[in-house]
Amino acid sequence: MIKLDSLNPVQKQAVLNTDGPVMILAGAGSGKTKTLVTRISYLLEEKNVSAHQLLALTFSNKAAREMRERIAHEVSMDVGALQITTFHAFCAKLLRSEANYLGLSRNFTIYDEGESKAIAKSLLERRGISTKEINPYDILTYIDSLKNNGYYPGRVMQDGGGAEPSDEFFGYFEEYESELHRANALDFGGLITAVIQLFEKFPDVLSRYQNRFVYVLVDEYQDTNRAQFELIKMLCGKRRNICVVGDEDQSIYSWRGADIRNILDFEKVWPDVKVLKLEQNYRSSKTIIEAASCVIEKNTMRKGKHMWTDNPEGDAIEIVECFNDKDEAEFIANESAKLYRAGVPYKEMAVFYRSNAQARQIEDALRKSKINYRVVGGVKFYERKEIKDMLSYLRLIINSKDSLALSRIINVPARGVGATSLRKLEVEAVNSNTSLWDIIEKIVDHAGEFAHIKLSAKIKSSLSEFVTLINELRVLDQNKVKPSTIYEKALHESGYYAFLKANKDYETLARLENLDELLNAITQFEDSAEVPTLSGFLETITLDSNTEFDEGARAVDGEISLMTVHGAKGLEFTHAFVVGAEENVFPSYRSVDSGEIAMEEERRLFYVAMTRAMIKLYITFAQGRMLFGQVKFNGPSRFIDEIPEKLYSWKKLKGHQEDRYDNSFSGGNYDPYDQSQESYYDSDEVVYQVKETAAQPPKTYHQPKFPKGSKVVHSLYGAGLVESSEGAGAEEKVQIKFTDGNRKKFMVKFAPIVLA
DNA sequence: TGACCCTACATTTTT
DNA sequence: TGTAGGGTCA
Repeated sequence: MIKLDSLNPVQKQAVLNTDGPVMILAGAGSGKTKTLVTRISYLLEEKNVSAHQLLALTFSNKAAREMRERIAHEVSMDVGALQITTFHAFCAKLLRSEANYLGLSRNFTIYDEGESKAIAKSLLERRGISTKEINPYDILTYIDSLKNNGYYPGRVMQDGGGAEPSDEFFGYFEEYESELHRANALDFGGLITAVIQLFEKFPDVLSRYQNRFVYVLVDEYQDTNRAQFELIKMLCGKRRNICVVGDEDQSIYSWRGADIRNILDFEKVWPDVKVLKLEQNYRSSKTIIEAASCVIEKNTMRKGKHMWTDNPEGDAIEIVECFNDKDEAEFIANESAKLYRAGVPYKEMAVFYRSNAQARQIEDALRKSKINYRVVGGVKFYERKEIKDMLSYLRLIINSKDSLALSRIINVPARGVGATSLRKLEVEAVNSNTSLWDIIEKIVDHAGEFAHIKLSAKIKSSLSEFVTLINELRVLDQNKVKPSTIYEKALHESGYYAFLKANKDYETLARLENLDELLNAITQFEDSAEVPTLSGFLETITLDSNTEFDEGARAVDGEISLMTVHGAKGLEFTHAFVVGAEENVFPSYRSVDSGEIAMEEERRLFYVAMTRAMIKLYITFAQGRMLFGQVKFNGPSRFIDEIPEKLYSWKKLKGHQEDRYDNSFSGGNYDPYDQSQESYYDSDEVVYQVKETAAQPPKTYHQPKFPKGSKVVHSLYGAGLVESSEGAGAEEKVQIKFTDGNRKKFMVKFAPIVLA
């Protein structure tokens, strides 16, 4: 039996209205996931819908995983057959089974943004245009917007959004598409449009899927683009059991193609839709909810919800005016240490900023105060050079037409095939309309035909070795040899490992470690996947880079979280700091002068930031901030003005006496500080003692997890002894001597080590 | 081919 | 101010 008692009346409706179109507008913290999970569980258990007939689409793998886990917890049956997946993974899977309809082969490669950019660059290069004349990014933006709108070459668009031959970059688009096709590859956007194309051209295929998926759910609906909307529309055209859940006030990805009209116009497409609003907030204090509502109400493009909560009134929001960005960072460090001493665990605190660059200053201050922190986001494991190199080897094994992968590794390690030779080969490939691989293979096999391509005997023999190696690896893959075995063979027999090892600097060491961790990732995949194939592994990491290596936004014990507001969506913390609440910072200067639409998105962002906080919200800003090498005096954010005065207290920090500015801002509606507001604090807190309140958390806290002498077990290398250790927290590195005598260095945050 | 210097540039990044 | 990417030189 599914328990509905713990749901409020609207949530219950959202669960029980299983048939026909339903749109759930779920405010921040309104129990959205709980409702969705209950709805799916209800369909499975009470309405006897088979798992196979259900489809739930999300944006992130994290959301998909969370939902699956929670459903598994809720129902008694096996949820293995449930399709709870991201849009992209869903499309990829569908396309692999229907690939032949579109002239793709099922082993197609998925290109990420970096690879798309590389293609755009090579197209420019081919035309002899420098990246200064045309920014490849502009071409990609054009291509991306077409795909976001659901356009594929030749498609007749109902109401605009398609390509026109007169478009500046139309030629590039066509070439880009044919380049992808030649490489047997699709980009992220192409995964969606290819399915649209498939469904439009082959109605019988569409109808198969329409019949199969009786119930379809879409999470984070406000983030769907038009292409995704059309996909849903087609998929649900027959059964019409479509349930979307979203919040127009949390639409913060319009610049990625999210189309807020999908929410605002849902009723036009599904006139009989049942609209349900989840307006009760279970997360935040009354103060925070009221403040956030007052801000978001200034937006015009919304359906309008009225958030309320039964939670206590709570503390006033603390608005903190700092002298400069450095003081702001120090305040965060001091205040968080103070909260910690008062019993708030660091993992319950978070700092949200508008742009990544703001993190550095805060990191510095936290480090100085010896407070552990984690920055969510940043360089992805799979974007590191050595990882991309090895992945290119693996990709080439799976898809020989993947010329991008091939050109990346053909000379890594050096095989004498420099830029010039590669260019010659590429030209030949384009001219004979075949892939780079085919050309190289032909040259190796019967050089006679390609006498016009001048390559030294030495190059030819190393190319021949290369071809042999890849072909051998391919045979291993076809014979279902374990991916990890193939990887290790590729790593060593290609000479890549020796090539890296030749360097002895610290960076190289880190790279070798990363390669070890890649091996670790592959073995983990082998352990968890039902059918652990190499291509399966590659797909997983392209579509879900969020593996063990990057625990994403999950708060870690003892660490305060730092992230952009975008990264904060969907999370909650008891204590939150929204920093840099200044004009031109938050809202961003780019939005300040690009009109009301952009400003409304900034406001939604601010709203998202505010509604992450459960108990206490701090909003900080600096009088002066170093921006682009200059100190700027922007004045407090307009969004601060939109919060009713009675909900906040305003604290002005005394910075360093010697270099204070006069406290007035020119212009704006900024009111000189009301001293009475400061009375909220005890007098000794009004003047913040920046230096005296340096954090002193318990010492054990910063000790390395694996100090020298620890006996540990590594999941791959077995037992060992920590010989040396440096750093702590995310920076901790250890050298381990294993029982077999081998010594290895690891970054603790990556390595699968536990105390023995 | 790598190391270094210079200069241009500077939101957000679920897939 | 920080840095990534391009250009240049050894």
